[in-house]
Amino acid sequence: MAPNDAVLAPFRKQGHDHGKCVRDALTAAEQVCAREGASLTPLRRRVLELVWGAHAPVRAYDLLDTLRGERRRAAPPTIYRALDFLLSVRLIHRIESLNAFVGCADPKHSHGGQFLICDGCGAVAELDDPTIARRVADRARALGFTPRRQTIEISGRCPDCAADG
Amino acid sequence: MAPNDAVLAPFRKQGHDHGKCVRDALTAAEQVCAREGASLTPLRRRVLELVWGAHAPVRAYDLLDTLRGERRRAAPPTIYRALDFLLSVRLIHRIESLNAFVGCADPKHSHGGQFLICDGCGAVAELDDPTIARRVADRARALGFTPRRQTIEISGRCPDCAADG
DNA sequence: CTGTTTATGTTATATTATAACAATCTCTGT
DNA sequence: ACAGAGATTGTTATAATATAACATAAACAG
Repeated sequence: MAPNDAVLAPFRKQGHDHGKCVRDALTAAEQVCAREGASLTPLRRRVLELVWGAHAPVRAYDLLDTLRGERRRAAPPTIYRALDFLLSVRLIHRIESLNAFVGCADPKHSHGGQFLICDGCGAVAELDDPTIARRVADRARALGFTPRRQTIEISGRCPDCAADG
Repeated sequence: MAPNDAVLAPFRKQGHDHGKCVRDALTAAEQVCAREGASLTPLRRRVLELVWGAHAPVRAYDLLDTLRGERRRAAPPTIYRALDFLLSVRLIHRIESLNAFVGCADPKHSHGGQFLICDGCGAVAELDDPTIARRVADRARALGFTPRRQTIEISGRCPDCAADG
């Protein structure tokens, strides 16, 4: 097994500096958008902040509820457009098995991402193990298939929840 | 790369004997249910037949529309319950990235399954490469995570569609 | 044949997502 | 500054996916 540099975002300890995670993510986002000529408007920036705020996958309508507290005219398209933008510049990932969204732990480098999702507490860890990604892609190509996007999501129990039922 | 015994269901050629696929699947389903003491009622059997009928992922409401032609009182719960049953005995898989369902190519053996999904024609191939499954599970366990279920879906272009845009 | 469990019917509603068009903002060239 | 073009957001409506809750009926165990 390769070393753990494949771990982009581990499960977080209870008392980690959450605010710092969010600030770092926003700083990285500014840089990514500047580099790509994408426009990180206040709305988009705020939605990204809300996504990171949870440090777990967040559903679109939960974001919408929060956003409505501060922006009365927010409607579903408001959120979905912001999410679409953030997906397009890869600042967030969509967790297909939850219909929810998480901040991308390493937006500066393109990657598919592999997600460990805890059934107990909802926490998510993001991996990027190139061995897995490559093996999957090789398998696909061996069948004449041209891979474009990988969705790899593992549900189970995080270390903290493994002890419980 | 290991040989192709990891391929449970390849992409199908145009003129393959589709009816035989469906009949074989229903036969296998009878056996699996008999073995597990699960009750494959006419309704559940019919829904499984409809899922296999398409030989591609089918959405719940498409199944419902079809079913309504022959069973007037069918409603969303009718379909969702049948699908839940079929999932529980692993006769079908849910494709998370499409909100759709496909017949399981090898219901007699428990497996997570890896899916190649063509953006062009919607066809799906099902793999079960133990190397991938094991590597993913090992990675998870190395982080103290207890894996329960793997969702691995690769979208791209099947051999027939790769030539096109 | 009777109570219990399993399966299905039925109505209503929750959740997730997009279509379509209007208004506003931003940026560019002049 | 101003006009035009393109991008972003507002607004209303609705589509698509899924489940809750309770009623009825079928299967089957004692």
